[in-house]
Amino acid sequence: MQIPAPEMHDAPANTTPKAAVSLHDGLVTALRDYIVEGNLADGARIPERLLCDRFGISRTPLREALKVLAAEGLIDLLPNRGARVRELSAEDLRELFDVMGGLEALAGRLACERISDAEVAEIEQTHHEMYRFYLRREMHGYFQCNQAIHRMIVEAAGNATLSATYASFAGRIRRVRYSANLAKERDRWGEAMREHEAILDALRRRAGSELSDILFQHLRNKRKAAQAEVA
Amino acid sequence: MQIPAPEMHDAPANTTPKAAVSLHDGLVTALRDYIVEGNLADGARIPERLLCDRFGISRTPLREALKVLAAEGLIDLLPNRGARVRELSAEDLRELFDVMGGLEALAGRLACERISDAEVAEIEQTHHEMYRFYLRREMHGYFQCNQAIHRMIVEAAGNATLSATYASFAGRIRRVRYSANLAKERDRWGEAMREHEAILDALRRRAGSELSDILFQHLRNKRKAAQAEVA
DNA sequence: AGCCGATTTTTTGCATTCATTTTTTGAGAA
DNA sequence: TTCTCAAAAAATGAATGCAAAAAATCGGCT
Repeated sequence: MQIPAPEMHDAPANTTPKAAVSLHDGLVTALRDYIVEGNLADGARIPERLLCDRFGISRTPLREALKVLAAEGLIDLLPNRGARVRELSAEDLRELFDVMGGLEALAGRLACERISDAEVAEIEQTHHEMYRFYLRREMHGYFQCNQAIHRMIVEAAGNATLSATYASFAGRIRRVRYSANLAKERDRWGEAMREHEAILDALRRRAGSELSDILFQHLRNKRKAAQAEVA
Repeated sequence: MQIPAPEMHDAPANTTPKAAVSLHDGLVTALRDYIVEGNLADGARIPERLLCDRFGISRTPLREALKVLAAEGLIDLLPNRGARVRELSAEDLRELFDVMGGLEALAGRLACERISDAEVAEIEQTHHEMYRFYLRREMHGYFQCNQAIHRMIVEAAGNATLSATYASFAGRIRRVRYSANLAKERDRWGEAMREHEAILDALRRRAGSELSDILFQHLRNKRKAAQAEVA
């Protein structure tokens, strides 16, 4: 008797719109979301049985999913000792932010090579929308626009491999991004806005190398804010 | 990581697999090597049973390994239709080279922040060695040194996450690198040497942003050579 | 003869089972 | 009490078994 379907509660506006083509490819994304959303304690042991019950499947497909997530770096898989949610050390965070910075720098460089005026205009529009949120001190809307702009730049790079890699790393720090909230980010709102102005300016001029530098530095500054938050 | 040779039942001549970090995650690396080395026809269907016999294991661990490799992008996993070695289209190759370029650019930038004089000296030494191979037209030695330099820069970045990501992508294009040989690369030997001079110069001056640009462009040129090869 | 559809065979996906390994529990001694 | 050690319980890693889906084979038809 086959299982009807792993009851995956409809994810709330997940930023990864990857269509789960395969049914148990879907399990991987479901499990990933489950972990990213913080349903599992950090570093705690994850008994397979528990997750099996949770998702209504047997251990075989679950273990396959766990192996994949371990390869992604989201969890640790200790031999004979089960799976644990990977704890992100300060060092891990530093590394992840830098890699994200490198990927965004690349995205900016590539985007300058091929972005259309229409796409630039679209980003500009979102930028202005973000500015309005900034003026009104509306944190949430600002954050949404911010994310959208970065995503648009990555998409404008026209490199599916880059997009996938970027999404993967973004997922890994999303947990931290949410928990260590943006309280500190607030202190550098003005700075961040200026940086975004510079980003847009470089993008308009299709100054790839320059944009690359700006984006990396932008992420560096974000990193500093996030690190200050942790401490 | 040990290679579980095609027969792990009788473990007499098992030359100490050494404290393998994980037991049959070694299977993943073994399978990866098996594929990268081209033992499987491109795009050909891969019956699980065949690989099970080949590696002397049952289907369960094999399928786990396949899922991981599929997540890495090395193979395609069609629902109910088995695994296939992923064929790299020209588009895939373009994307991969650009991502590699972005990662190297990042590595260069980070390396400039923290590399020691001793490490620079080590790279310089390898560079000179490479130059001697270049003068003698010894392709193989040149290539080895080349690879070593790039690897040293990545390591000098001091970012384990970056190193792992870089290694993963390097693995994905290795197959192509081997097949589409460096015949064409020969034509731009002089150019490549000049680029490497510039890389070393920027590294000496710790000019991160500049080195970043040079490395990306360097990979771009490599890409052009590789693409010309395919055609 | 060639093409199409049904039946057989193979293969995949998942559940279940088995053997180790690890963890927990409990009894006894210092 | 607490420490140690052994036995029990549970969890993991891997093999096998079974139902569904694909592929292959064979028989029937135009």
